[in-house]
Amino acid sequence: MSTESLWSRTRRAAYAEVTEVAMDLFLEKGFEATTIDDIAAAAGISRRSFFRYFGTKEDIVLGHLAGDGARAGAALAARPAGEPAWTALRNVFLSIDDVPADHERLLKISEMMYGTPSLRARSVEKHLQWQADLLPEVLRRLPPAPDEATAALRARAVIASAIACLDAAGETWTRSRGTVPLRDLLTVAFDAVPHAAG
Amino acid sequence: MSTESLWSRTRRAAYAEVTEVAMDLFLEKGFEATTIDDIAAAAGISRRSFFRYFGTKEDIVLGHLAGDGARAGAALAARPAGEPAWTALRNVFLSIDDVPADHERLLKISEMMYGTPSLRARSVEKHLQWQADLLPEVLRRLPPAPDEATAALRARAVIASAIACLDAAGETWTRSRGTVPLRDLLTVAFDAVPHAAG
DNA sequence: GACTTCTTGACACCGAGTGCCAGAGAGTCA
DNA sequence: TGACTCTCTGGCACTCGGTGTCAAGAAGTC
Repeated sequence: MSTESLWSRTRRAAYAEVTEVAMDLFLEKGFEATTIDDIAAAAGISRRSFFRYFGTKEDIVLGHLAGDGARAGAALAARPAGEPAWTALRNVFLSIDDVPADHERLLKISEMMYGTPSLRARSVEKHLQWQADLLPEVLRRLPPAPDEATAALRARAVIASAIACLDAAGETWTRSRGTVPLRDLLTVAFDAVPHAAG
Repeated sequence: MSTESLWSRTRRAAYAEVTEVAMDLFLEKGFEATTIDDIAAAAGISRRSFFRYFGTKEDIVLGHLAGDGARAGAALAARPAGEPAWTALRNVFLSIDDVPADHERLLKISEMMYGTPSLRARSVEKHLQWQADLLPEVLRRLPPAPDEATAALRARAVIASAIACLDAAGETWTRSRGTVPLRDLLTVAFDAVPHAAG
């Protein structure tokens, strides 16, 4: 039997169902054209209850991103010890691509994310959390710094740049309608930055 | 005499006055605690007119950022031809620091920007415009690419990473309450990324 | 002084998000 | 079985950001 309480299970089920219903509406009508009332009505819950499941409308789409930071942190810790920070980050992001999924749906979701300002803005916020999740492991892989503050700034700059490369590759992948493998684009993006320093 | 029409001049004056009144309110009460009605009342205009001057509340604070992208693009074009893209971008951002300003007020504004999610999100949107403004000049300074799409992705990755470094340095500067010169932090951030590639 | 043009303010409206409160369901104990 | 408690739910009213509309007014032109 599960150790999870009945409350928790039903809540998770409801959460998943609302997410699915809402995503279908988003992909059909567009994110901004879909109101909370639409979602609540389609999911059979009240408007007020919707806001108990999701803090904001954007969280429906970006909810999964919250946990991705911690997962990326764990994946980073699992990389070989000698691997430099930049390479390790690239390899961690490359491993995202290993998870197979509904290609067409993923593409549509990506197009929605890159085409909706409020979604893009919120995803940046989530990426700020990633920074915190990845910080300790990146610190370990960076050359020693004269002081703590310098080390932290270096790590932040490296992580933020890596996420920027991930974003650039993801946008290019989306705009190419998935014709080019994300792996290749990620490699190009991650290689470009050190080479640009001349 | 000025070639600018009377309307254009009065509008610019009103724009500047509303901005100043609003910024004072923001710094006094906080960004989110200040409503549009507060600003309109303090500026002596109607709520409706406010939205004719500024599309959103965030634009009051971030309005100047819109033109900064084009200015950075011009500054980048003025850098020596042989300078690599990453170095040139760093030097352009370093030159921002040359403009002297009210230090204490700038710090307060920075604290507000980094401490207010909606402002931070909007500033990222403005930075997307920077990417477009900087793209052609960065393309010129990057090594030749096998094809157009690869060149564009490389340039985007480099620019996005540079802006990420600028942001990381800016946040560190703000959190240190301006005790460390931004120049130094920018240098540390920009040097860290190529070095992290090992 | 009449006419056009642009701006302003007022009103109504929409959608996101929050506080509050009463009521319904489920678990517990007698 | 009934009473008690705890949590979740739904409804209501409200705030706030943002938009469409429209009539009235100021500025420039003939």
